[in-house]
Amino acid sequence: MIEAGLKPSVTRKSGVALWRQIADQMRQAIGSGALGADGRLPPEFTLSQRFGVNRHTLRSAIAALVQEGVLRAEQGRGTFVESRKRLSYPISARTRFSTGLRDQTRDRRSVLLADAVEPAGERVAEALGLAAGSNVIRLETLSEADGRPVSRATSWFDAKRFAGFARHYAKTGSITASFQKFGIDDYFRHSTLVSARHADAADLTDLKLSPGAIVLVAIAVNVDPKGKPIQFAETRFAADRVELTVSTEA
Amino acid sequence: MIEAGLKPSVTRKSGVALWRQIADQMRQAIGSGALGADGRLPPEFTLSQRFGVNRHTLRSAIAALVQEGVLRAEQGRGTFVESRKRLSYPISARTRFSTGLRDQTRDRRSVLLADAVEPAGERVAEALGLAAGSNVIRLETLSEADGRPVSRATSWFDAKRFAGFARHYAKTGSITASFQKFGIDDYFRHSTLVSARHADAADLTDLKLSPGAIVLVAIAVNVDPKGKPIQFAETRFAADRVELTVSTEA
DNA sequence: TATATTTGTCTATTGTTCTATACAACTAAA
DNA sequence: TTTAGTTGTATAGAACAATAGACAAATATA
Repeated sequence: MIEAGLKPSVTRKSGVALWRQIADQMRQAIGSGALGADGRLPPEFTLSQRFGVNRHTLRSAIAALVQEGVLRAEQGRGTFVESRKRLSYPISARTRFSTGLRDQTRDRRSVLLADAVEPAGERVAEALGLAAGSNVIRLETLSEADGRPVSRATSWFDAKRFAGFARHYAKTGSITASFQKFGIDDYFRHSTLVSARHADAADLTDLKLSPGAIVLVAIAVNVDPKGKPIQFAETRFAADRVELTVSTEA
Repeated sequence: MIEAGLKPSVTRKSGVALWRQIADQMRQAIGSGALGADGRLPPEFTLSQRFGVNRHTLRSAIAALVQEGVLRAEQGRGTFVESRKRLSYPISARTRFSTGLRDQTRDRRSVLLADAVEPAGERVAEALGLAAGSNVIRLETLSEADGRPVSRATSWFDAKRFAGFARHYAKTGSITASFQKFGIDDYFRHSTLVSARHADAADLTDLKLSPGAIVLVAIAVNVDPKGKPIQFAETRFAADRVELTVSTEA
């Protein structure tokens, strides 16, 4: 919410533990400044009464947020806000990872986790405009900003046209730079499908998230200046660290 | 995932009950056609092994989805898919609620839950280009498709320019139609900020979600043909029923 | 230094979730 | 009619979540 002042409420017997519901609400309230605006949280007992639960239950919620790096607890002093601001990731015709975040972070880095050549699945083949079963290159990559994982992507490329793409990417850590090796000086974001879901086990480890965390999923097609698809990608963003900006200027 | 023939994975000790995690994943998989594409689910025992849990745990997940109306179980026969579709909500310069979903649903409806005139908060004032503290109209609306809640929006309008907007909206259930009453025959989506979070208590009830559910949050500014902001809105979409499509054609 | 405030740890009890096993009830097909 | 396959029900124990009360340890302040 925008105006939101903390309106704490939890649901019992819902399949979601109270401490997790509370942790989720607190993370949100902290992000919007409704809680701990002065950098310090109210005492545990006060908060536990506000949420209508036992102090221990509230402590579990705090423990989870400490684990995430959102809070820091100091015995005898209190509990303090550690959190950092959410990054804003722009989606437009000229979407690129590094340039979009240029003004928001000091240090950006992309790492190649794995790569493979494999026959294209139905959906990949269709998106890239290839015959079903054609060979494609699959890249598993992780992007970090200021030392924190931001996104985890799986990309596919035509194996014939872009043979050796993984090698270039491993060296440069940049999709844009790798495309240039193949004579593509410019490319465009054709379409993006945005959804959200709970992070799966693999994303939890790669993005260093805690269970129950949310990922924003962007499924995108990039095309060369002639309009031919050159990259199909599914990117998972840690929803508590990133938001997507869509500019639709005419 | 994309190729996904369902990559089931559950996290233990996460504060989210296994049956709820499984229900969430199954709802998603059903929506994307990765599960029950033929209208029928694999037997409970098979599914329970796929998720690595006891059959009873899986049955709890199915029970939740039956309760939601996603599945229907028949003793001796099997479990069947009742409603499959996930709506795709387009975001572009000409984003409108009803037209975007025209081909995907039979029945669309928007309801005015509440309205008020109030001084603009900092963020609202800035977005609408008004002086801080100017009066604005706030609309709380709920949109449904085929009888199921799809999105829950909070919108703000300049109270001076759009006096009586709520009355028009209550009658027509359409933002577009209401704008026409004020001589605005066309308008454009200027920018959209997309994020995701756990649904808060209010959204849970309005969108009929279960605790721990995810909402896609779109914060948008609409402008008139002259480029002047006329509407600032925060819309929460049920992430298991909706995905957003961003087309960025040049 | 004393006192109040705050976070950290411990033990115990109760309710919910998950597992395990067995069997009943219903359906479809041999 | 028999058999195999499926969903539905029952019971019991193990693991986890939540409550409760008491006290220790650290910090800030009078």
